[in-house]
Amino acid sequence: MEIKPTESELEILQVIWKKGQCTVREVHDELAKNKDAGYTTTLKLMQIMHDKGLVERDTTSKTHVYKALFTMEQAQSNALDKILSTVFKGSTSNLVIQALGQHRASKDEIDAIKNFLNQFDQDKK
Amino acid sequence: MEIKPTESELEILQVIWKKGQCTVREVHDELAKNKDAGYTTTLKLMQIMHDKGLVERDTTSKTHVYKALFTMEQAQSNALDKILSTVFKGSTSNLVIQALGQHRASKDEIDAIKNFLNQFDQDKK
DNA sequence: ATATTTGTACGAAGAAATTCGTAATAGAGA
DNA sequence: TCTCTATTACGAATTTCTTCGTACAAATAT
Repeated sequence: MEIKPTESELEILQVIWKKGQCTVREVHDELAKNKDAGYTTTLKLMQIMHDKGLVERDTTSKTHVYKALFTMEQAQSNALDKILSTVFKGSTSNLVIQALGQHRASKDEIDAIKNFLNQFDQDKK
Repeated sequence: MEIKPTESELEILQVIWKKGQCTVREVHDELAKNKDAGYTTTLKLMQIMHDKGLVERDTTSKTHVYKALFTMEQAQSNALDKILSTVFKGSTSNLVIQALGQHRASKDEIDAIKNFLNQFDQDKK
């Protein structure tokens, strides 16, 4: 199965991932903080996401409860694959260097990455 | 100005970046290797890209020559910003670690990254 | 000179994404 | 019970992306 949420769908998924599960109301209220769209718009999007198989929902009670059918990690992996092939010519190191260069990682972040790299090396040897 | 090429536009831009500048024919022939679309489709897309200000073109001779109006690095930076905010909660280190973990960098790539990190550290001190 | 090839312009159709209005209904509260 | 509110369902309008056919013009070849 292909995981390819649209821009708007990702906004919704972020809220669902954060809370674990959500009603349309919860998602909408969260989105409304930074964006301005009608309630039925959010509802419709979530219904479409359900049609597409991106989320599941519990319709036991009147107010439906939605859950994501894949993890944020899967979405991350997917997003990386996509930009690797479209703008990074498949080069992971380019991507990493670009990410570190442009987006000023903090010292903690750098340390985390170094640790990761060292562990990575050990696994290889 | 916002740089936000679509999927198809990025395919075209890749060819243009690679060659420096391109006619529609050159782009189309390149794309045709892996994809199957009509010549006028490519033409139309490139005209739209021109309308949007993604590319410029020299119309001196009958066959127009297109150039990108931004670099691949800018597109990379943009793509990173986007997925950082949509699926990585803004965490560069998460992104980097995810990229290195899932996409099996080669030893050379790892070394390149280590070098980069070391240099990075020195700059900070 | 005329025919053929190659290129651009442009309109339009189809598909996907986004938005919202309206209707129907279940449940809560008076 | 009756009314009001919150929620879902659904159709439709709008926008953006993608695709292609056709028309016309320029360059090339015969």
